[in-house]
Order: sequence, then structure tokens, then C-alpha cells
Amino acid sequence: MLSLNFIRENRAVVEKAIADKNVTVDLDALIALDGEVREAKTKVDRLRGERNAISDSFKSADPSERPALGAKAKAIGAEIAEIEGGLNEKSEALNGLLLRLPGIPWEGAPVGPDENSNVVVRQEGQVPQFDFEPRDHVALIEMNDWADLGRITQVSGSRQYCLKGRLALLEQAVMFWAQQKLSAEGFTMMTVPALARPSAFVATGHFPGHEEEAYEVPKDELYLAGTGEIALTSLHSGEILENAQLPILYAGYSPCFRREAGSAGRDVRGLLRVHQFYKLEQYVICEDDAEVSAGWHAKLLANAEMLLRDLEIPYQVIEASTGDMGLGKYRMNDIESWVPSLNKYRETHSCSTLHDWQARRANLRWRDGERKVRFVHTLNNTALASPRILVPLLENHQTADGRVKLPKALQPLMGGEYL
RNA sequence: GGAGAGGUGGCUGAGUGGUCGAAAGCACCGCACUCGAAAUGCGGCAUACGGGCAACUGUAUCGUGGGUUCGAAUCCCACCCUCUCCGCCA
Repeated sequence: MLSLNFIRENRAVVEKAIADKNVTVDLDALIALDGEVREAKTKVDRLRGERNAISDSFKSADPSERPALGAKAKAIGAEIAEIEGGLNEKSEALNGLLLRLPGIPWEGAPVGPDENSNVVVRQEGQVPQFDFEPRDHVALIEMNDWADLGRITQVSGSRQYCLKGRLALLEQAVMFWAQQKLSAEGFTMMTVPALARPSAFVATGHFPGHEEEAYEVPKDELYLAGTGEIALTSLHSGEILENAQLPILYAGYSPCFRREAGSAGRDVRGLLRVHQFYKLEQYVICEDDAEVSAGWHAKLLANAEMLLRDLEIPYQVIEASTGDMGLGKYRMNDIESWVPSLNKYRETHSCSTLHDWQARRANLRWRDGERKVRFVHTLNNTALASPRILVPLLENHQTADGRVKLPKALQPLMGGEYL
């Protein structure tokens, strides 16, 4: 969310952001509504002041004057109610538009309407050269009986999976390993619920707009989150954090649910795109200084790269374009891991800086050195999302005989060189 | 699920219809005292929106939303949340 003050004073900047982010918002209507709301509010405030003055004089007034005072106050009350009727409607409309307004992207982001404008920043690690025909992860799984990808659909439908045996163990191992790594980097481990209220989805920016991508639990007015970010952002909502509390570093672990509406037929094979997965998420709340949050952005990216390096998975870092980065984001860098069977890199991580766009929605603030109250900056990046990460993990480390050689980092936890 | 209690400022906690944005204490900040500190004394200390160059000022906020009233932290209704006991349960 942007402040109305900022919108009034930087209209051209907002217009450019709307265009660059490839969204449609009626800015003219928004600005007109803002004017109307403010005008009505001023009027109501003045009337309330008058009525308060009458009420204050009520007790000291001569009893014979009281009925007249009461009638006058009541008349003002009616006037207020009338104006307020329209005012509520207008502020709701205004708020609706405000929630759809994009954050201002950073100047360095490539400008373009969608992911085709993304830029590869760099590639790391050695793409494996196999002297045999490499198998895809589904073939490896079937050879080794590492999952049930068929039967489970009769229980839960498509895009479901059931990890089995050593692969099920590997998922736990790699998560625990990553959790320890992040803890060592100063992140506080948090397990957070996937079930959340609509307000939490609004705070992150998922609502309004992406309702179709979330599972709904109507009986309890809850939705299933597709990322731990949703719980973590609202965890401190409404608070004013003290200077000394910042930065807050969380390593959030949660189940994640995505309906994958609109991606029918895409990545239906295997573990790449599923409805339920588990994600360890890096999450930062810091002061609203662009340099400070840029520093954390770099750190979150470096952490993710450290994990991939230790997992011996080749990857590339993407600078997301304005049209691809999402409504509220200031900057987004995806990391794509090498998937041999597809002969290309696929997204496994997404690192985002939101500046104060989410903080305003979540009403999440801090008190600076001069005791002034300001909104914080929020950032998040994947640490590890499974089972997607298992795809490059299996495929990049496969051997000619259909086994998988574990990266050294995981060998102690798994008790051997091979899965 | 059943029965009961309760939600007030950073914290504790007073306040059951008006002068209450809210006593008091703690914490915090400033000043005085001190070589320095402690103790003590004095003062300050919520947030949002609007008006004013400013001093300042108007409105709203006592879990949330409605209602009653000239006037609501205080009365009524709904919801949310917390706690206690019972039941159920991984």
C-alpha cells in the first residue's frame, strides 16, 4: 500500500509504476475519491465538534434550555449520519483501489510486462555432463520405490504425492539441515500455521486479487496459505516495534497449499508442481532504510545460494522484471536450479524486498532513534521448498545405475554416500 | 462441545453515563542535585487523520463492529480473543 500523501505528491511516479507493473488501476478515480472523502471527513469533524460543544454545555445549562440543546444536537447528529453514509461507501471504494495499487519498483529492475523480460544475472555451479542417458526424477523414483505418485491420486486427486522410504527421510534431513544452517546465521526458527484469516492474506498482498490460488475453508472463514510469509507478516501486525528489536530474522517453516488454478496441464508429471508442499522461508523485518533493506536482500540471496552450493546444485540468479515481480514488490530475484531432464533451470527460490508496502497493510511499525514512529521494511526469500527441491537434488546427483549420490553436506544425516 | 470469568496506554492497574485520552505505580526520556553513579525532586512521555509558519488546535481511538443517549471506557447486541473448570482428543 502507498500512502495517500505520497500518491498526491508523486502522481507521475505512481502512474509509471502502474504501467511498468502491467496492472490496471483507475488512478483518476482514486484521486477523486480521496478528495471527496477528505472533504466529507472535514465536514463531519466540524459537525462533531459542534455537537460535542453542545453536549459539554448540557450539564451546566439551565434545565429549561436542555430540550432545545438536545434537539439541536440531535439535528446535527442526523446531518452527520447522512454525510457519513456516503463517506463510508466512498472510503471503502477508496480503500479497495488503494489495495490494488502497486509498490514502486526499484530503478534497476528490467522494465517489461512479464517473465520474458527477466534477466539472468549470473550462473553458478557446474551443469553436470552425464556419460549416460540421464533419467528424470520420476524414473529415478520408480526405479527405487521412493514415492507413490499413482495410488495417492485416488485419495487426493492430481498433483499429489506420497514420498516413501529413503526419499521421505531425505526430505526431513535436508529441511533439518537447512534449519540448522539458518539458525547459525542468526535466524529464529519458527513453525507457523498455514491456516490464516483473510486479513493476513490482505496484509501480504495476496488478497485482493489472488483468491483463486488459495484453498478456502468457508466454515471457519479461513484460507490455506501458499507460503509462511502470510503468517509471519501478520504475526506482529499492529505493533510498534522498538528500535532495539530490529532487525527481526525468522526462519519460518510451514506446510504450503496452492490450488494451481490457471496452470492446468503444466508440470503435471512428478514433484515439480504440487498442491501441498513444505517450505522453509527466510523472513526479515528491518528499519525502513533502503540501504539497510538492500543489505538484507543481498544476505537472503547469499543464504539461499549457500544452501544450493552445499547441496551441489547448479543454479542461476534472475533479476525479475517489473511485470513479473508482483504487485507490492520493490525488487525480486528468483533463483532457478538446474533440472537435467528438462535441460533448463527451474525456479526454486524467490527473494523479495517489499519496502513498506506490506508493512502499511499490516500496520507494522517501529520507533526510530528519535522516537518517531515509522513503517518497517519486510523481506522474504525461500530457503528450501520441498518436494520441488528434490527434483534437482535427485537428477543432478544421479548415477548411471539409477542411484543418487548424496552431496557431502547430507551424507552424515542420511548415514551414507548414496540415497 | 458445556459452564464461568475477563479484554483499559510499553507494562501493572483504577475508572459503571458528562469536565476521562483516561488516576496511580513501574519502565523510559529531559532537567536539578552529585566528581560520577545510586537515591531524591521537578517536568515530559499514545496513535491516526485534518487545519495552522509556529505556539497550537479540531476529530477519532479504552478487543472489533453495530445500537441506545444531548453525551459511552462505562448501558444493550453480535463477533474476535484470553483465562479457569468439565468433556473429547493427536
